[in-house]
Amino acid sequence: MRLTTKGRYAVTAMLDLALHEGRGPISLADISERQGISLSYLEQLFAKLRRNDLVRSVRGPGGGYQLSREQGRINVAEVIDAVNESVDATGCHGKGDCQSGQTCLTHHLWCDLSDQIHAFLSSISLCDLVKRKDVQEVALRQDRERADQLIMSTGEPASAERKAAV
Amino acid sequence: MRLTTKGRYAVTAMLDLALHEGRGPISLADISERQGISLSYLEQLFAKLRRNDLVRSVRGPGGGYQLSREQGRINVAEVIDAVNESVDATGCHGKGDCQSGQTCLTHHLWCDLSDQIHAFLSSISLCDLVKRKDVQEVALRQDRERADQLIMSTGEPASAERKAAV
DNA sequence: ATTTAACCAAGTAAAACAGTCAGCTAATCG
DNA sequence: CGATTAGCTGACTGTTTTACTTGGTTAAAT
Repeated sequence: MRLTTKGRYAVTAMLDLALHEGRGPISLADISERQGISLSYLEQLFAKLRRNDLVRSVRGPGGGYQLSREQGRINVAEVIDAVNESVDATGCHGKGDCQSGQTCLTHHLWCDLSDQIHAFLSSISLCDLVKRKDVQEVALRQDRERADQLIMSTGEPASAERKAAV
Repeated sequence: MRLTTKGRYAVTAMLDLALHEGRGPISLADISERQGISLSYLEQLFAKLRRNDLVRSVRGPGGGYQLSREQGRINVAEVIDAVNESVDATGCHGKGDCQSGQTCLTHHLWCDLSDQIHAFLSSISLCDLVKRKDVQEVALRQDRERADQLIMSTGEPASAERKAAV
């Protein structure tokens, strides 16, 4: 099993989408700046998220991505699965042919661990995360930083966007 | 976080040691054959296990490795930690400086997951595993296979070892 | 017609994984 | 004693994965 930046990025990006839902499609460029993730890397991750029917895309100006289901019906486990191909702790993908066709000494232990992790992660929906205090605090900080960035780069028109961010 | 062959091998080898405890030190060559793990790879893993004070070594003929504590006082989490440096799901090693010094959107989620996994794995001791029925069945099969191998390779003197294996 | 932003393919540096190879040292046994 | 056993060590190798870049194409809005 592996849980690396890839899976973490995917969940972070999906949560960003959930947090800013309602303002229409969110562009990957926005997510990239808010979350500090490379744009082209996000594109690769979202290709997989789209193939797994977790997001819908809108092309052209003003386009971006939207959750394909309501927040309460998307859990963390399926997001990680989508980019990482399974949160499985066994080496045999649960088949039990770990040691030349037979099951190895510790096979059942890894099965139990996999079940444990999967149960935990699939019990948490994006909606649950959005409601968490620590998430809301970070989101608020990020939105403020993003607004300041826009003021720095462009001269005045950022004030309109600042309002939108609040 | 990563849970790969490395950590699985380490736990499997430690469990093999626990299962055959009492017959004096167990050589890595024995573990290698029973568990189907490369001998020199085992040597690398056991160097780490020894540095982390999980096993003691005896050199010379009839030598091998022994658990450095009783089975009930060695848990799966510390074995994996020893070879893998931590069962941590965060990217910042729990520090919270994931996004350019600040905590990222999903930091607390990964902390929770790490806690969950660690709690599960550290609640299981080698003694617990030895007592499990599925473990005992696999161990019995492996001991029989090993005895048959010895009969195949040497001519007759294996019968003495066969007795020892039962 | 131009801009926006999704989409796609290929390539890359660095790391980790899984394992090999060669040689060393300490202990035992004949 | 000297041969054997088995732990110990370092360096090295092929492969895969990670995280990311480059350089495009296509669809939709202005």
